[in-house]
Amino acid sequence: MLTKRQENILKLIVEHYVKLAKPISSNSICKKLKCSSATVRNEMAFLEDANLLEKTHTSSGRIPSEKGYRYYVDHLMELKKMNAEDMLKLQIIFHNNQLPLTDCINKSLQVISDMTSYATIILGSSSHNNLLKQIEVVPINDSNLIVIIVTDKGHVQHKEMKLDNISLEDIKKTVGLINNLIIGTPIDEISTKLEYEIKPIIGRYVTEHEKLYNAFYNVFTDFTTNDINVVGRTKFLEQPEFSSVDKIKTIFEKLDDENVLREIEKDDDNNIKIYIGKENNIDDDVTVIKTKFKNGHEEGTLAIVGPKRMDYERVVSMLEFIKDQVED
Amino acid sequence: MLTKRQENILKLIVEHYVKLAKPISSNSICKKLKCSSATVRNEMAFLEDANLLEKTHTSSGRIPSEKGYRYYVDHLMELKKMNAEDMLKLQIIFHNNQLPLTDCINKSLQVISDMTSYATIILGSSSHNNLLKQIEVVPINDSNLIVIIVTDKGHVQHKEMKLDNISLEDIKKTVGLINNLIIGTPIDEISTKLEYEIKPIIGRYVTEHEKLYNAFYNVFTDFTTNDINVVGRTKFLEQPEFSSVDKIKTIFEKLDDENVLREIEKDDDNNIKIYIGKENNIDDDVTVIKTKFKNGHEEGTLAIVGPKRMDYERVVSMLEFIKDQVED
DNA sequence: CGTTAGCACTCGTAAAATTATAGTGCTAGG
DNA sequence: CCTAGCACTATAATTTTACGAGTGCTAACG
Repeated sequence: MLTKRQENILKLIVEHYVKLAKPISSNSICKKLKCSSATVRNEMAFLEDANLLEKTHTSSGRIPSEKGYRYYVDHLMELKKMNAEDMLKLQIIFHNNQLPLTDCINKSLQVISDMTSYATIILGSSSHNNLLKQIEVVPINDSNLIVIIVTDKGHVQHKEMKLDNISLEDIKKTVGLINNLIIGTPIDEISTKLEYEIKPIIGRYVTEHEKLYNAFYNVFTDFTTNDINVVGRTKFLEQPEFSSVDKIKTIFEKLDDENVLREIEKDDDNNIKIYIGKENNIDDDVTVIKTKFKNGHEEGTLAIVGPKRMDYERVVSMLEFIKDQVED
Repeated sequence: MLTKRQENILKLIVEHYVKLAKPISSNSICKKLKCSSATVRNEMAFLEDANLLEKTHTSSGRIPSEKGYRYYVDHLMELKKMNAEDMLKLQIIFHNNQLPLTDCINKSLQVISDMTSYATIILGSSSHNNLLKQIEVVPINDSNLIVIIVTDKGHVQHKEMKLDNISLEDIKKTVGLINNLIIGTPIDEISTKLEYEIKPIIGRYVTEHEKLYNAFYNVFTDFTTNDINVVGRTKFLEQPEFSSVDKIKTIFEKLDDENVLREIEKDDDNNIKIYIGKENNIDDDVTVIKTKFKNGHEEGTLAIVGPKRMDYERVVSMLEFIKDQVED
């Protein structure tokens, strides 16, 4: 259990370190507290024993440990309102009611990335549990046409299809059949449904059924949900803790890896959650702050990724604001 | 004018440097030539006077200058066939005829990036001179619908539209009007045509015409052609010339800047073109090799971006292969 | 006359030595 | 319990030294 003063010192150290990225000395702390540097040193030694602080070398100042950040986040951080400037910039985006929600979200995360110098991630709701809403087919020329698939939650995906020597009529018949028979099917189940329910029927009504069936089968199995957006990767290059090219490389590779990013949305908690260092799967030296949002048919996950030495209060207040705006 | 031997030495130096990224000594060259290191040194001095070579310091070996690369590319490079391994990997992609062209291109540039450790860029044909082919509207729920726009060249774009208190019937009427009146209009001219030709007519037939008109107007003016794909940015992190975080940052910022990338496709030449260092607008330390491709309704630009110290022969042969595959 | 052996010279890199300094830990006295 | 004071330590910055890779030039050679 920490005393009030110990908590105070920890808080000051975290906040100092967030700003300066340099080990904090007892001297710089004692100025803000009415006690001597020696006293602070004693307390620091205590906090280090409790694994809340670390030294970079024997005679250096202290930096927060992972556990230290955790303690800060859990007990010391104050959840205040956003500062006026941040507020202004974000409000503008949402108060322009013309924009559809997705655009607002994208824009605001872009803005947040620019303001904070952290990277942001937007994970659209994975469409795997979406239901098929409608299929449209637009012929482009003699041998190519565009198949457009729309889901009940508004996801749209299109795919080019190559169809030599197949009459437009046959295609339209097939689309008609699909629209009649498998609307409302979950995206994931379409392939099987296509095979067992549609294939036999197409055979009866359509002449070139083999080719056509294959073409549509491909269209659906390729239904990837490419709705991940990582904004401001380059911001990492501005942070002193990522000044080594190797470090940058490992982080960028994670940010390019869909599987890693999808992991972020696995947690079902709807509140804002913070994953510090080893708690996330991107890198031991970063923190991920995420929240889910849900609004009518739109849902997804927002995340901000930066150094562990992150301005937690600011980021949390921003995420909270956006979540609130989106959800009403 | 260079002698045969001078050209030989320049060629060897470029190719050596491409492999090793270290200044080349007279010794390492004379082994491959039947003459002494002193002779090579004399020739090197000559090539340096001609601004084809540079020294990193007074007593270092030589590296090619920008002009040196240019000379190599213009006069010394041999345009041979791809090596067997490269060939194999790329052929697989194109010989699977099932895949639509765009997928083949994307995949092959991904593969090239992995094989060469350079970044690749795919610039889809800017859709600005496409013609409107068709509009589809899919209602998602009471207040939202998806507008899908398809152009004659197969570009698809969709946009969510928020429409409270407007009947589906009115929407369908409007879409009908648009489909009847402005099909075939170049994308760029749609906004004006919408204003002067459609607006008055909608007014006559549709009750909530003001709101509806505005909604559609927004959809069209936002028609951005987001068909730029940069693959393998992180490959830069593997190249020794980009070991400084600052350098990386400036390059990544350029690669994220649509305007910079669009510049690449401005050149109308259909052949493979090489822009070394200052000749391109990405960075003095990179080379861009690009080609346009055209195939029926698909067209665009492919580019490979890497250090000036690039394996020119290999990259050119790969690009040539892809261009050929795409164009038939 | 082009080529080459030989040698002095240069510069960069790496390791070792030096200095300065910012910070700690601990002790002893208030 | 707090704090002044001092010995101690690691780093960072600078200098020193040593070495080697590579050049340029000269003079001799075929």
